[in-house]
Amino acid sequence: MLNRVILIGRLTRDPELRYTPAGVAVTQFTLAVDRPFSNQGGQREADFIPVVTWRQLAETCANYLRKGRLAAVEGRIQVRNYDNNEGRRVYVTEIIADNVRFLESANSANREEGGPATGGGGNYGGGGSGNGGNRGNFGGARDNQDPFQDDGRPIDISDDDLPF
Amino acid sequence: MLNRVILIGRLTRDPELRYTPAGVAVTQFTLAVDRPFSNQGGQREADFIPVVTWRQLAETCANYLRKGRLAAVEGRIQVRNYDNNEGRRVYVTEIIADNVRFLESANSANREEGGPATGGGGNYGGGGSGNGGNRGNFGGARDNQDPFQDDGRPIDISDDDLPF
Amino acid sequence: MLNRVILIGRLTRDPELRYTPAGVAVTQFTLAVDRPFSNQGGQREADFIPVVTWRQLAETCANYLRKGRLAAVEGRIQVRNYDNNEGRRVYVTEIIADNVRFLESANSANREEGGPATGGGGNYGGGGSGNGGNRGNFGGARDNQDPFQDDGRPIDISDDDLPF
Amino acid sequence: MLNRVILIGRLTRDPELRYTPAGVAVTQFTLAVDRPFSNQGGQREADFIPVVTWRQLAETCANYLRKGRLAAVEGRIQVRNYDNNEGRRVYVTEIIADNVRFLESANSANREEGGPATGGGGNYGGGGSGNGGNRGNFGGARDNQDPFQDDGRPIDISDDDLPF
DNA sequence: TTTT
DNA sequence: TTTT
Repeated sequence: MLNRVILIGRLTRDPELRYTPAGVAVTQFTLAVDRPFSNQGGQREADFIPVVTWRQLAETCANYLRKGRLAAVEGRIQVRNYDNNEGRRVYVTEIIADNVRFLESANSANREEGGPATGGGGNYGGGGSGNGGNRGNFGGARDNQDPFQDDGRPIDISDDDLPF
Repeated sequence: MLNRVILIGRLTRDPELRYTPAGVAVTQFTLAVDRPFSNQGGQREADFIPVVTWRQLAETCANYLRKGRLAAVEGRIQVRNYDNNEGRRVYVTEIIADNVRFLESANSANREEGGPATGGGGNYGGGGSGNGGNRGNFGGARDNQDPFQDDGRPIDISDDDLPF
Repeated sequence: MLNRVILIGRLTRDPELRYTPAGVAVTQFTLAVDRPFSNQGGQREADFIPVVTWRQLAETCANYLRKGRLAAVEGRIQVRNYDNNEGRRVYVTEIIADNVRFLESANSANREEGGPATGGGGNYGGGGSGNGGNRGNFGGARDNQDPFQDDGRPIDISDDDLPF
Repeated sequence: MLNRVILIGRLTRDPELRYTPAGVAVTQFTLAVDRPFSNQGGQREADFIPVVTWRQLAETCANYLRKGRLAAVEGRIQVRNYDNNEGRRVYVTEIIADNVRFLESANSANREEGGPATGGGGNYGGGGSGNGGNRGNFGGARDNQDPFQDDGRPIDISDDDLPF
């Protein structure tokens, strides 16, 4: 009925931009969010929280975010589940972001910086990529029970349609 | 660095109150939170989000919350992971709540209501329960790689200490 | 850069629905939000927080909310200011809501209930109402330095255009 | 019943640290938070939102925050009111913060920086300051109807006790 | 000016 | 699998 999340953390890797078969941009990245206390060993741990953005926001995140950068994310928690190929139900929890703030620009973050990051598949080019290799589903999903979803709404695409 | 979640939803089951070997109360329940849109089939889906509370708040939740009741939860996202007995890393995402509001009292919610709900094990009583049966770990965890954690900080307990 | 507020509280009065000269619906109400502690006299105080909604949400709030009802509000803080007729700058702080949840329906809240509540002026009918009476500005504003604002963006209307 | 605010913005001035007569640290500053849209003239406006912190957090804010720095603030909205010396009731809305994150360190923010900022009065030293001058009440309050409050709970102090 |  |  109400579902709101606000996070501030650092990207663990460059964001990955992909496109659905319908051409909708989707970017995934993970935020490392330090916990507000130390563990028994006196060390600060972090939560690694997957974030998904769609459409224009996805393009912008892919263009401006990089590994190590600080970002604020606003969105909602989404829990997907699917049965993996051992017949076990797997739950994937992600933040579907509707607002992302870049808290460090390229010059304020003094790290090695490449050009815009794109996911392996890049812009949708179709082509029967077969079933080998990493098909790039989020959250470690290995199976086609876990298709891309448009803004959280499932979209009906076959495995062959996938751009990765 | 900042990690804040606010949810309003309904409990999918009665809350489960347990105690760590050190006697710390911990209550787990799942909130069903309706999504703010319909899926392609025109149906409203929900996210099922696991919530964990500790200490006094755990006791209060166990006493006042029941299946079907509406509640507001404030807390932070925590992502735990452990390796299951097939050698696969499993991620468990939960809300560690520090504030819970009961939005329906027993009389305003007209459902069948039992007495206070307690988890199978109840107050820690020791007893070598072996390794059979449901050991009650959260998030569908089946294995002892996923011990209880005190307020998110790992606590060092052996399997035999577990009250379930 | 980021501005997010979530409140749960009760309406201190029926909501007031009005229309801008351009016909845009705007509803104002105040939430009483109990503080999470007692004051020195051992009494629970509340904050009285003004909320503004626009367009469709304004209509829905006017239709479904009533004095005493419990509601959850999501939005952003907006601070307006104007100079009153004593030359003093007055600050008005309101929540511009983009999401309102009705946590009590008409039957779960057992209070005297009238029909849909409308502000004094109702649907915009023009008419030179002069300067007598309650001109209905929010936040106690008395002067025309405080015109209605569309979604927070100022709109250019003269005093004579005001429907109240 | 629930009252949560999260802001990211920049300080409009150096923070002001003061002490209550009981020696409790309290720091006030204002965040400029850009609105997520442009006004009719195509310009981005900002909301100027007063923030209050107490105790250890107050000391830390006074030590590490400066004019122009970016900060994230988590807290609750508090609405105080008092009658000014023209017999008019004045409402003061502030964020009582329980969590502040410094999103820019002294070296990442390239601005003129002085030493730690202290409010005019500094550490409470008594001294009959009479009633002349700026007594430093928050939110433009001019009168002693607006005493400091400890964590939002009113504290019983006379005007003469005030350190400013 | 305030809600349960 | 993880960020500063």
